[in-house]
Amino acid sequence: MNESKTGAAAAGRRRPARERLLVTAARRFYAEGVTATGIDTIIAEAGVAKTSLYNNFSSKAELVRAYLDARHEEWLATYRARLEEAAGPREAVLAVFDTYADCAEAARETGFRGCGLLNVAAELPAGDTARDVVRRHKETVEALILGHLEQLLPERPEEAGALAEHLSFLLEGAMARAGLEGDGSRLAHARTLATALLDGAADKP
Amino acid sequence: MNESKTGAAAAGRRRPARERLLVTAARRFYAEGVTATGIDTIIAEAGVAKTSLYNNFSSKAELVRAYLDARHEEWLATYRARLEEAAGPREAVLAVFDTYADCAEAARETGFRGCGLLNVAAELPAGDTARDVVRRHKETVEALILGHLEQLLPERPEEAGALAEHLSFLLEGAMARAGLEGDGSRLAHARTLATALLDGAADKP
DNA sequence: CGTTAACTGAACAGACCTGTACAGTTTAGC
DNA sequence: GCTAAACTGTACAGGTCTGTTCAGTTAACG
Repeated sequence: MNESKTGAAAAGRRRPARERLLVTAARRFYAEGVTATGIDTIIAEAGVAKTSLYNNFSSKAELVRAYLDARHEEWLATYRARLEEAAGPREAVLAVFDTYADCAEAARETGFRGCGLLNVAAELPAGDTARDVVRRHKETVEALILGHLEQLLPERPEEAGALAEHLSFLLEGAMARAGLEGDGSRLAHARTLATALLDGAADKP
Repeated sequence: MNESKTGAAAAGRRRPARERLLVTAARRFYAEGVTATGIDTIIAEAGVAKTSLYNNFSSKAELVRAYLDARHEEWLATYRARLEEAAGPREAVLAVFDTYADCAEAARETGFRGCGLLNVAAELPAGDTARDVVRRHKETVEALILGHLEQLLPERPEEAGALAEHLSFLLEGAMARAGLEGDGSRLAHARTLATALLDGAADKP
Protein backbone atom coordinates (compact mmCIF):
# COMPACT_ATOMS: atom_id res chain seq x y z
CA MET A 1 0.00 0.00 0.00
CA ASN A 2 2.17 2.82 1.26
CA GLU A 3 5.14 0.52 0.90
CA SER A 4 6.24 1.91 -2.44
CA LYS A 5 5.52 5.45 -1.31
CA THR A 6 7.43 5.19 1.94
CA GLY A 7 10.17 3.15 0.32
CA ALA A 8 10.63 5.60 -2.52
CA ALA A 9 10.51 8.55 -0.19
CA ALA A 10 13.09 6.99 2.07
CA ALA A 11 15.29 6.06 -0.86
CA GLY A 12 14.97 9.37 -2.70
CA ARG A 13 14.82 11.76 0.20
CA ARG A 14 16.49 10.42 3.33
CA ARG A 15 19.65 9.40 1.53
CA PRO A 16 21.18 12.80 0.74
CA ALA A 17 21.47 14.02 4.34
CA ARG A 18 22.49 10.64 5.71
CA GLU A 19 24.99 10.10 2.93
CA ARG A 20 26.55 13.52 3.24
CA LEU A 21 26.88 12.95 6.98
CA LEU A 22 28.60 9.61 6.49
CA VAL A 23 30.99 11.00 3.88
CA THR A 24 31.93 13.96 6.05
CA ALA A 25 32.16 11.89 9.22
CA ALA A 26 34.46 9.45 7.41
CA ARG A 27 36.85 12.23 6.41
CA ARG A 28 36.90 13.93 9.80
CA PHE A 29 36.87 10.81 11.97
CA TYR A 30 39.79 9.38 10.05
CA ALA A 31 41.82 12.61 9.97
CA GLU A 32 41.32 13.75 13.57
CA GLY A 33 39.87 10.84 15.51
CA VAL A 34 36.32 10.36 16.72
CA THR A 35 36.66 11.96 20.15
CA ALA A 36 38.33 15.09 18.83
CA THR A 37 35.70 15.54 16.11
CA GLY A 38 32.58 17.31 17.31
CA ILE A 39 29.05 16.94 16.00
CA ASP A 40 28.93 20.63 15.10
CA THR A 41 32.00 20.29 12.89
CA ILE A 42 30.45 17.40 10.99
CA ILE A 43 27.06 18.98 10.40
CA ALA A 44 28.63 22.29 9.32
CA GLU A 45 30.94 20.58 6.83
CA ALA A 46 28.16 18.31 5.58
CA GLY A 47 25.76 21.24 5.23
CA VAL A 48 23.09 19.47 7.24
CA ALA A 49 20.92 20.56 10.14
CA LYS A 50 21.64 19.04 13.53
CA THR A 51 18.05 17.82 13.65
CA SER A 52 18.71 15.78 10.51
CA LEU A 53 21.69 14.11 12.10
CA TYR A 54 19.66 13.02 15.11
CA ASN A 55 16.84 11.89 12.81
CA ASN A 56 19.28 9.51 11.10
CA PHE A 57 21.42 8.50 14.08
CA SER A 58 20.25 8.31 17.66
CA SER A 59 23.61 9.41 19.04
CA LYS A 60 27.20 10.18 18.09
CA ALA A 61 28.13 6.66 19.15
CA GLU A 62 25.74 5.30 16.53
CA LEU A 63 27.31 7.53 13.88
CA VAL A 64 30.69 6.13 14.89
CA ARG A 65 29.28 2.64 14.62
CA ALA A 66 27.94 3.42 11.12
CA TYR A 67 31.39 4.77 10.23
CA LEU A 68 33.03 1.52 11.35
CA ASP A 69 30.53 -0.61 9.45
CA ALA A 70 31.07 1.49 6.31
CA ARG A 71 34.86 1.09 6.56
CA HIS A 72 34.48 -2.66 6.94
CA GLU A 73 32.20 -2.86 3.89
CA GLU A 74 34.54 -0.62 1.92
CA TRP A 75 37.45 -2.88 2.80
CA LEU A 76 35.50 -5.95 1.65
CA ALA A 77 34.60 -4.27 -1.65
CA THR A 78 38.25 -3.38 -2.33
CA TYR A 79 39.28 -6.91 -1.40
CA ARG A 80 36.72 -8.50 -3.73
CA ALA A 81 37.95 -6.34 -6.60
CA ARG A 82 41.53 -7.44 -5.89
CA LEU A 83 40.44 -11.05 -5.57
CA GLU A 84 39.00 -11.07 -9.10
CA GLU A 85 42.49 -10.47 -10.49
CA ALA A 86 44.00 -13.27 -8.41
CA ALA A 87 44.95 -16.39 -10.40
CA GLY A 88 45.15 -18.88 -7.52
CA PRO A 89 45.27 -19.19 -3.72
CA ARG A 90 48.80 -17.78 -3.53
CA GLU A 91 47.75 -14.64 -5.40
CA ALA A 92 44.55 -14.52 -3.37
CA VAL A 93 46.60 -14.19 -0.18
CA LEU A 94 48.63 -11.41 -1.78
CA ALA A 95 45.36 -9.73 -2.76
CA VAL A 96 44.80 -9.09 0.96
CA PHE A 97 48.16 -7.32 1.14
CA ASP A 98 47.26 -5.33 -1.98
CA THR A 99 43.97 -4.35 -0.35
CA TYR A 100 45.87 -2.87 2.59
CA ALA A 101 48.10 -0.98 0.15
CA ASP A 102 44.98 0.31 -1.60
CA CYS A 103 43.68 1.63 1.72
CA ALA A 104 46.95 3.45 2.33
CA GLU A 105 46.90 4.89 -1.18
CA ALA A 106 43.28 6.03 -0.84
CA ALA A 107 44.09 7.89 2.39
CA ARG A 108 47.30 9.44 1.04
CA GLU A 109 45.90 12.76 -0.14
CA THR A 110 44.13 13.61 3.12
CA GLY A 111 47.02 12.32 5.24
CA PHE A 112 47.54 8.60 5.71
CA ARG A 113 47.37 7.69 9.36
CA GLY A 114 47.06 3.89 9.47
CA CYS A 115 44.00 1.67 9.69
CA GLY A 116 40.86 3.70 10.36
CA LEU A 117 39.19 0.87 12.23
CA LEU A 118 42.16 0.21 14.49
CA ASN A 119 42.55 3.92 15.18
CA VAL A 120 38.99 4.13 16.47
CA ALA A 121 39.48 1.10 18.68
CA ALA A 122 42.61 2.72 20.09
CA GLU A 123 40.71 5.69 21.48
CA LEU A 124 37.80 3.79 23.02
CA PRO A 125 37.84 2.32 26.54
CA ALA A 126 38.25 -1.40 27.10
CA GLY A 127 34.61 -2.50 27.30
CA ASP A 128 33.23 -0.45 24.41
CA THR A 129 31.20 -2.53 21.95
CA ALA A 130 32.69 -0.65 18.99
CA ARG A 131 36.01 -2.32 19.81
CA ASP A 132 34.36 -5.69 19.13
CA VAL A 133 33.44 -4.51 15.63
CA VAL A 134 37.10 -3.84 14.96
CA ARG A 135 38.18 -7.13 16.55
CA ARG A 136 35.77 -9.05 14.33
CA HIS A 137 36.97 -7.16 11.26
CA LYS A 138 40.55 -8.23 11.92
CA GLU A 139 39.42 -11.78 12.57
CA THR A 140 37.63 -11.71 9.22
CA VAL A 141 40.85 -10.65 7.49
CA GLU A 142 42.75 -13.51 9.10
CA ALA A 143 39.96 -15.96 8.24
CA LEU A 144 40.04 -14.91 4.58
CA ILE A 145 43.79 -15.52 4.47
CA LEU A 146 43.28 -18.87 6.15
CA GLY A 147 40.71 -19.88 3.54
CA HIS A 148 43.18 -19.32 0.74
CA LEU A 149 45.97 -21.11 2.59
CA GLU A 150 43.80 -24.17 3.12
CA GLN A 151 43.55 -24.36 -0.65
CA LEU A 152 47.28 -23.82 -1.04
CA LEU A 153 48.23 -26.36 1.64
CA PRO A 154 45.33 -28.84 1.59
CA GLU A 155 47.22 -31.56 3.45
CA ARG A 156 48.64 -29.33 6.20
CA PRO A 157 45.82 -27.55 8.02
CA GLU A 158 47.72 -26.64 11.18
CA GLU A 159 50.57 -25.18 9.17
CA ALA A 160 47.99 -23.15 7.26
CA GLY A 161 46.59 -21.85 10.53
CA ALA A 162 49.95 -20.76 11.88
CA LEU A 163 50.87 -19.15 8.57
CA ALA A 164 47.55 -17.28 8.41
CA GLU A 165 48.19 -15.79 11.83
CA HIS A 166 51.77 -15.02 10.86
CA LEU A 167 50.65 -13.19 7.70
CA SER A 168 47.94 -11.28 9.53
CA PHE A 169 50.52 -10.10 12.10
CA LEU A 170 52.73 -8.96 9.23
CA LEU A 171 49.81 -7.04 7.76
CA GLU A 172 48.80 -5.27 10.95
CA GLY A 173 52.34 -4.56 12.04
CA ALA A 174 53.27 -3.08 8.68
CA MET A 175 50.06 -1.02 8.66
CA ALA A 176 50.84 0.40 12.11
CA ARG A 177 54.38 1.36 11.13
CA ALA A 178 53.22 2.74 7.77
CA GLY A 179 50.64 4.88 9.54
CA LEU A 180 53.29 6.39 11.79
CA GLU A 181 55.50 7.18 8.83
CA GLY A 182 52.71 8.54 6.64
CA ASP A 183 53.32 6.39 3.58
CA GLY A 184 52.79 2.85 2.39
CA SER A 185 56.31 1.61 1.73
CA ARG A 186 56.26 -0.59 4.82
CA LEU A 187 53.24 -2.38 3.34
CA ALA A 188 55.23 -3.10 0.18
CA HIS A 189 57.97 -4.61 2.36
CA ALA A 190 55.39 -6.75 4.14
CA ARG A 191 54.13 -8.02 0.79
CA THR A 192 57.67 -9.03 -0.17
CA LEU A 193 58.10 -10.86 3.14
CA ALA A 194 54.75 -12.56 2.56
CA THR A 195 55.76 -13.85 -0.86
CA ALA A 196 58.91 -15.36 0.66
CA LEU A 197 56.85 -17.09 3.34
CA LEU A 198 54.38 -18.39 0.76
CA ASP A 199 57.18 -19.72 -1.45
CA GLY A 200 58.86 -21.34 1.54
CA ALA A 201 55.64 -23.03 2.60
CA ALA A 202 54.84 -24.24 -0.92
CA ASP A 203 58.37 -25.47 -1.67
CA LYS A 204 59.13 -27.73 1.23
CA PRO A 205 56.17 -29.89 2.07
CA MET B 1 74.91 28.93 46.76
CA ASN B 2 71.21 28.25 46.59
CA GLU B 3 71.95 25.27 44.38
CA SER B 4 71.73 22.69 47.16
CA LYS B 5 68.73 24.46 48.63
CA THR B 6 66.80 24.70 45.40
CA GLY B 7 67.87 21.21 44.36
CA ALA B 8 66.84 19.66 47.64
CA ALA B 9 63.58 21.56 47.66
CA ALA B 10 62.86 20.43 44.13
CA ALA B 11 63.76 16.84 44.94
CA GLY B 12 61.88 16.72 48.22
CA ARG B 13 58.92 18.92 47.45
CA ARG B 14 58.19 19.24 43.74
CA ARG B 15 58.27 15.53 43.17
CA PRO B 16 55.15 14.45 45.03
CA ALA B 17 52.70 16.54 42.98
CA ARG B 18 54.44 15.96 39.65
CA GLU B 19 54.85 12.27 40.34
CA ARG B 20 51.27 11.76 41.44
CA LEU B 21 50.12 13.58 38.31
CA LEU B 22 52.23 11.35 36.06
CA VAL B 23 51.07 8.17 37.78
CA THR B 24 47.41 9.17 37.53
CA ALA B 25 47.72 10.47 33.98
CA ALA B 26 49.37 7.18 32.98
CA ARG B 27 46.46 5.16 34.34
CA ARG B 28 43.73 7.34 32.84
CA PHE B 29 45.41 8.09 29.53
CA TYR B 30 46.00 4.40 28.93
CA ALA B 31 42.54 3.27 30.02
CA GLU B 32 40.42 5.93 28.29
CA GLY B 33 42.65 7.74 25.81
CA VAL B 34 44.16 11.20 26.10
CA THR B 35 41.37 13.16 24.41
CA ALA B 36 38.62 11.58 26.48
CA THR B 37 40.50 12.18 29.74
CA GLY B 38 40.01 15.68 31.14
CA ILE B 39 42.40 17.69 33.28
CA ASP B 40 39.86 17.87 36.08
CA THR B 41 39.62 14.08 36.21
CA ILE B 42 43.38 13.75 36.56
CA ILE B 43 43.85 16.37 39.27
CA ALA B 44 40.93 15.04 41.26
CA GLU B 45 42.23 11.47 41.16
CA ALA B 46 45.81 12.60 41.87
CA GLY B 47 44.65 14.79 44.77
CA VAL B 48 46.49 17.78 43.39
CA ALA B 49 45.46 21.40 42.79
CA LYS B 50 45.01 22.55 39.23
CA THR B 51 47.57 25.27 39.86
CA SER B 52 50.14 22.60 40.68
CA LEU B 53 49.50 20.86 37.39
CA TYR B 54 50.12 24.04 35.42
CA ASN B 55 53.20 24.80 37.53
CA ASN B 56 54.68 21.47 36.44
CA PHE B 57 53.36 21.29 32.87
CA SER B 58 52.64 24.26 30.66
CA SER B 59 49.70 22.56 28.96
CA LYS B 60 47.84 19.27 28.64
CA ALA B 61 49.84 18.55 25.49
CA GLU B 62 53.02 18.72 27.53
CA LEU B 63 51.58 16.31 30.08
CA VAL B 64 50.77 13.96 27.22
CA ARG B 65 54.32 14.34 25.96
CA ALA B 66 55.67 13.53 29.44
CA TYR B 67 53.40 10.48 29.49
CA LEU B 68 54.84 9.26 26.17
CA ASP B 69 58.41 9.85 27.31
CA ALA B 70 57.71 7.95 30.53
CA ARG B 71 56.24 5.00 28.64
CA HIS B 72 59.27 4.90 26.37
CA GLU B 73 61.66 4.94 29.35
CA GLU B 74 59.57 2.31 31.12
CA TRP B 75 59.74 0.10 28.04
CA LEU B 76 63.53 0.49 27.89
CA ALA B 77 63.87 -0.40 31.56
CA THR B 78 61.80 -3.57 31.12
CA TYR B 79 63.79 -4.44 28.04
CA ARG B 80 67.13 -3.99 29.82
CA ALA B 81 65.98 -6.26 32.62
CA ARG B 82 64.98 -8.91 30.08
CA LEU B 83 68.24 -8.45 28.20
CA GLU B 84 70.28 -9.32 31.29
CA GLU B 85 68.80 -12.82 31.27
CA ALA B 86 69.57 -13.30 27.58
CA ALA B 87 72.44 -15.71 26.85
CA GLY B 88 73.21 -14.65 23.26
CA PRO B 89 71.93 -12.63 20.30
CA ARG B 90 69.13 -15.10 19.61
CA GLU B 91 67.81 -14.82 23.16
CA ALA B 92 68.34 -11.05 23.02
CA VAL B 93 65.92 -10.82 20.10
CA LEU B 94 63.42 -12.90 22.04
CA ALA B 95 63.91 -10.54 25.00
CA VAL B 96 62.18 -7.88 22.92
CA PHE B 97 59.19 -10.18 22.47
CA ASP B 98 59.22 -10.91 26.20
CA THR B 99 59.27 -7.18 26.90
CA TYR B 100 56.06 -6.78 24.89
CA ALA B 101 54.51 -9.65 26.82
CA ASP B 102 55.56 -7.94 30.06
CA CYS B 103 53.76 -4.77 28.94
CA ALA B 104 50.59 -6.75 28.25
CA GLU B 105 50.84 -8.46 31.62
CA ALA B 106 51.41 -5.17 33.46
CA ALA B 107 48.27 -3.67 31.87
CA ARG B 108 46.14 -6.76 32.47
CA GLU B 109 44.56 -5.79 35.78
CA THR B 110 43.38 -2.36 34.63
CA GLY B 111 42.29 -3.66 31.21
CA PHE B 112 44.86 -4.44 28.55
CA ARG B 113 44.24 -2.36 25.47
CA GLY B 114 47.37 -2.66 23.33
CA CYS B 115 50.44 -0.46 23.11
CA GLY B 116 49.95 2.79 25.03
CA LEU B 117 52.24 4.73 22.73
CA LEU B 118 50.56 3.53 19.56
CA ASN B 119 47.13 4.23 21.03
CA VAL B 120 48.04 7.87 21.64
CA ALA B 121 49.39 8.23 18.10
CA ALA B 122 46.13 6.79 16.79
CA GLU B 123 44.05 9.61 18.25
CA LEU B 124 46.27 12.50 17.19
CA PRO B 125 46.04 14.23 13.79
CA ALA B 126 48.63 13.61 11.11
CA GLY B 127 51.06 16.47 11.75
CA ASP B 128 51.17 16.27 15.56
CA THR B 129 54.72 16.15 16.94
CA ALA B 130 53.72 13.57 19.55
CA ARG B 131 53.24 11.09 16.70
CA ASP B 132 56.95 11.47 15.92
CA VAL B 133 57.80 10.41 19.47
CA VAL B 134 55.89 7.17 18.88
CA ARG B 135 57.42 6.68 15.43
CA ARG B 136 60.91 7.03 16.89
CA HIS B 137 60.06 4.62 19.70
CA LYS B 138 59.06 1.95 17.20
CA GLU B 139 62.17 2.64 15.14
CA THR B 140 64.22 2.17 18.30
CA VAL B 141 62.63 -1.23 18.89
CA GLU B 142 63.44 -2.32 15.35
CA ALA B 143 67.00 -0.97 15.67
CA LEU B 144 67.55 -2.95 18.86
CA ILE B 145 66.41 -6.13 17.11
CA LEU B 146 68.67 -5.32 14.19
CA GLY B 147 71.66 -4.92 16.49
CA HIS B 148 71.19 -8.41 17.85
CA LEU B 149 70.65 -9.90 14.40
CA GLU B 150 73.87 -8.35 13.12
CA GLN B 151 75.62 -10.34 15.83
CA LEU B 152 73.68 -13.46 14.95
CA LEU B 153 74.25 -13.13 11.18
CA PRO B 154 77.53 -11.24 10.95
CA GLU B 155 78.15 -12.11 7.30
CA ARG B 156 74.64 -11.31 6.04
CA PRO B 157 73.76 -7.72 6.86
CA GLU B 158 70.93 -7.26 4.36
CA GLU B 159 69.28 -10.48 5.51
CA ALA B 160 69.57 -9.17 9.06
CA GLY B 161 67.85 -5.93 8.02
CA ALA B 162 64.95 -7.71 6.34
CA LEU B 163 64.56 -10.07 9.30
CA ALA B 164 64.60 -7.18 11.78
CA GLU B 165 61.77 -5.49 9.92
CA HIS B 166 59.92 -8.80 9.67
CA LEU B 167 60.20 -9.40 13.41
CA SER B 168 59.16 -5.87 14.26
CA PHE B 169 56.05 -6.27 12.07
CA LEU B 170 55.26 -9.49 13.92
CA LEU B 171 55.61 -7.67 17.24
CA GLU B 172 53.39 -4.73 16.35
CA GLY B 173 50.81 -6.86 14.57
CA ALA B 174 50.53 -9.28 17.47
CA MET B 175 50.31 -6.37 19.91
CA ALA B 176 47.47 -4.78 17.94
CA ARG B 177 45.51 -8.04 17.81
CA ALA B 178 46.24 -8.78 21.47
CA GLY B 179 44.97 -5.34 22.44
CA LEU B 180 41.69 -5.94 20.63
CA GLU B 181 41.25 -9.28 22.35
CA GLY B 182 42.25 -8.06 25.79
CA ASP B 183 44.91 -10.64 26.51
CA GLY B 184 48.46 -11.46 25.56
CA SER B 185 48.14 -14.90 23.95
CA ARG B 186 48.70 -13.46 20.48
CA LEU B 187 52.07 -12.18 21.72
CA ALA B 188 53.01 -15.69 22.79
CA HIS B 189 52.15 -16.93 19.29
CA ALA B 190 54.31 -14.18 17.79
CA ARG B 191 57.21 -15.29 19.97
CA THR B 192 56.82 -18.85 18.69
CA LEU B 193 56.79 -17.62 15.10
CA ALA B 194 59.89 -15.54 15.85
CA THR B 195 61.83 -18.52 17.20
CA ALA B 196 61.04 -20.42 14.00
CA LEU B 197 62.29 -17.53 11.89
CA LEU B 198 65.45 -17.23 13.97
CA ASP B 199 66.13 -20.97 13.71
CA GLY B 200 65.51 -20.88 9.97
CA ALA B 201 67.90 -17.97 9.47
CA ALA B 202 70.61 -19.55 11.63
CA ASP B 203 70.29 -23.01 10.10
CA LYS B 204 70.63 -22.37 6.40
CA PRO B 205 73.29 -19.79 5.70
C1' DC C 1 -3.72 19.81 -5.03
C1' DG C 2 -3.10 18.00 -0.60
C1' DT C 3 -0.76 14.85 2.31
C1' DT C 4 3.35 13.24 4.29
C1' DA C 5 7.98 12.82 5.35
C1' DA C 6 12.41 14.81 5.19
C1' DC C 7 14.68 18.74 6.00
C1' DT C 8 16.20 23.52 7.77
C1' DG C 9 17.86 27.16 11.16
C1' DA C 10 18.13 28.81 15.47
C1' DA C 11 17.79 28.80 20.15
C1' DC C 12 18.48 26.36 24.32
C1' DA C 13 19.92 23.16 28.28
C1' DG C 14 23.39 21.44 31.03
C1' DA C 15 27.55 19.71 31.25
C1' DC C 16 32.41 19.68 30.46
C1' DC C 17 36.71 21.57 28.50
C1' DT C 18 41.51 24.10 29.09
C1' DG C 19 43.75 27.56 31.23
C1' DT C 20 44.19 31.73 34.56
C1' DA C 21 43.93 34.42 38.82
C1' DC C 22 44.33 35.00 43.57
C1' DA C 23 44.72 34.69 48.37
C1' DG C 24 46.33 31.74 51.66
C1' DT C 25 48.88 27.44 53.64
C1' DT C 26 52.50 24.06 54.20
C1' DT C 27 57.30 22.66 54.13
C1' DA C 28 62.62 22.93 53.75
C1' DG C 29 66.75 25.10 54.65
C1' DC C 30 69.17 29.04 56.65
C1' DG D 1 61.94 32.18 63.53
C1' DC D 2 62.49 33.80 58.57
C1' DT D 3 62.57 33.34 53.70
C1' DA D 4 61.45 31.10 49.59
C1' DA D 5 59.50 27.66 47.19
C1' DA D 6 55.91 24.45 46.43
C1' DC D 7 51.45 23.70 47.22
C1' DT D 8 46.17 24.27 48.11
C1' DG D 9 41.19 25.57 47.12
C1' DT D 10 38.13 28.22 44.80
C1' DA D 11 36.36 31.04 41.52
C1' DC D 12 36.31 32.52 36.96
C1' DA D 13 36.72 33.25 31.76
C1' DG D 14 35.48 31.80 27.41
C1' DG D 15 34.75 27.89 24.77
C1' DT D 16 32.99 23.57 23.13
C1' DC D 17 30.53 19.35 23.85
C1' DT D 18 26.12 16.30 23.00
C1' DG D 19 21.47 16.34 22.59
C1' DT D 20 16.59 18.59 22.46
C1' DT D 21 12.98 21.63 21.05
C1' DC D 22 10.25 24.09 17.86
C1' DA D 23 8.35 26.56 14.19
C1' DG D 24 8.59 26.61 9.47
C1' DT D 25 10.22 25.02 4.59
C1' DT D 26 11.00 21.86 0.73
C1' DA D 27 10.02 18.06 -2.21
C1' DA D 28 7.85 13.69 -3.75
C1' DC D 29 3.78 11.05 -3.75
C1' DG D 30 -0.93 9.67 -5.11
